[in-house]
Amino acid sequence: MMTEEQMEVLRQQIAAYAIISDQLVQMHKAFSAQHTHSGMRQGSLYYDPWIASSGQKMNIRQRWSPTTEQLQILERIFEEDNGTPNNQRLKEITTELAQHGKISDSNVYNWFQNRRARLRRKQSVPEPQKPESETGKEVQSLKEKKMRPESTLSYENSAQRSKTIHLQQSPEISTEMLRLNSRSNEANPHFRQILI
Amino acid sequence: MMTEEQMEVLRQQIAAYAIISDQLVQMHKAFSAQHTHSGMRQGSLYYDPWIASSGQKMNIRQRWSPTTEQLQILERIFEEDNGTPNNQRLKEITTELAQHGKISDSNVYNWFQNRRARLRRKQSVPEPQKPESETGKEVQSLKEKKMRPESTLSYENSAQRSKTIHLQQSPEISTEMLRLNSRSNEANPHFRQILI
DNA sequence: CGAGTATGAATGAAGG
DNA sequence: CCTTCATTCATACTCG
Repeated sequence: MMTEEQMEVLRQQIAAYAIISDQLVQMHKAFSAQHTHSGMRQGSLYYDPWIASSGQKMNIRQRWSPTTEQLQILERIFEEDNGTPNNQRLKEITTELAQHGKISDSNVYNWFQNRRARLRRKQSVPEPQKPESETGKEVQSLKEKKMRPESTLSYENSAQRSKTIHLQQSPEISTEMLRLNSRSNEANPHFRQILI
Repeated sequence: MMTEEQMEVLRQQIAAYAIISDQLVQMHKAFSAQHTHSGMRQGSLYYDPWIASSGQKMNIRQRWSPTTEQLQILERIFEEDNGTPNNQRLKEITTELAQHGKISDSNVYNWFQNRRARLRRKQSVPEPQKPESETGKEVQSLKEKKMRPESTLSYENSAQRSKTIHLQQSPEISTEMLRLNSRSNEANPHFRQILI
């Protein structure tokens, strides 16, 4: 297992990489923004058909996807608040995120819902330390799904620690990297539905 | 302390970011190496001028792949149980499969998830209509897709293929990055999964 | 070797 | 909250 110290290091490392890649994506977006005209780019990276001339077309993309900024903010809030936002809070968050792209509160709601659920799922499997010693011992029956080891969390509260990493990364990154792909390329978080 | 699962999550995150960052660096190098290139082919997805000629490289990002035995077992179970394994069952299966190779329950979980999904898709679309206009950016108004019919037509039209990058990362990271993660090198598992 | 396909994994959303 | 689905991404694998 790891020491708390090592954990901390890992966290920092992640944060560092996260920031870097985020900047990368930012650059990508900036770059693509100033090139929306020239040449055809056969819808690969991001096609933006939603600005379709015919009024309000914007279809095709049906599922919301957070922009990088939004994701960042969401993650931050998730850590800070460390819990389910109530309606009030939810709307605040939505409002804030709306500045960075189209979004609705149900998106935010779902996001938190999923975020929590998946975190829980991951951490709810205390894996035995010796992988191959014997297979039979792995009892671990959580079958009593009624009982959720809610109190067993450790990841979250350790993450609550200050995340100030203060790093500034290299400003000079070529435009080449802009081709870097990632989900975050979805500079266009378009959605369609509203639900409720 | 952390569970093995949590560790796994961390590893995944690190690996993910590490890859992106690596690519970033690689691209940067490639770019600065021959920057005289003026005609930007912004449309084209990518190309990979950075062939890692270096011999050794850490194998980041290896994805699990079932061995033959595992696959057989999985298929058998899939038929027999004919449904979604609950957590209990999932662990049993994982345990069994672990005898034939490295595996984690999330692998199993995903496998069933995908298996079901793909089976479903196959069934619901017996005859896929082929996209005749290859370049046509057909609108394909699926507005009615809003409601979820049991027969979700979703054929694999090859448009919107991935904007892949396909590159192998190299072990070394730019000096910028070294600054960032310098103190964690020893503890750093750059691995998403360390199987094989 | 490079394009196309199979498939493991991630994630937004729906329903209960 | 929990489970499951649909969809998409990324990668390994295969074939021309």
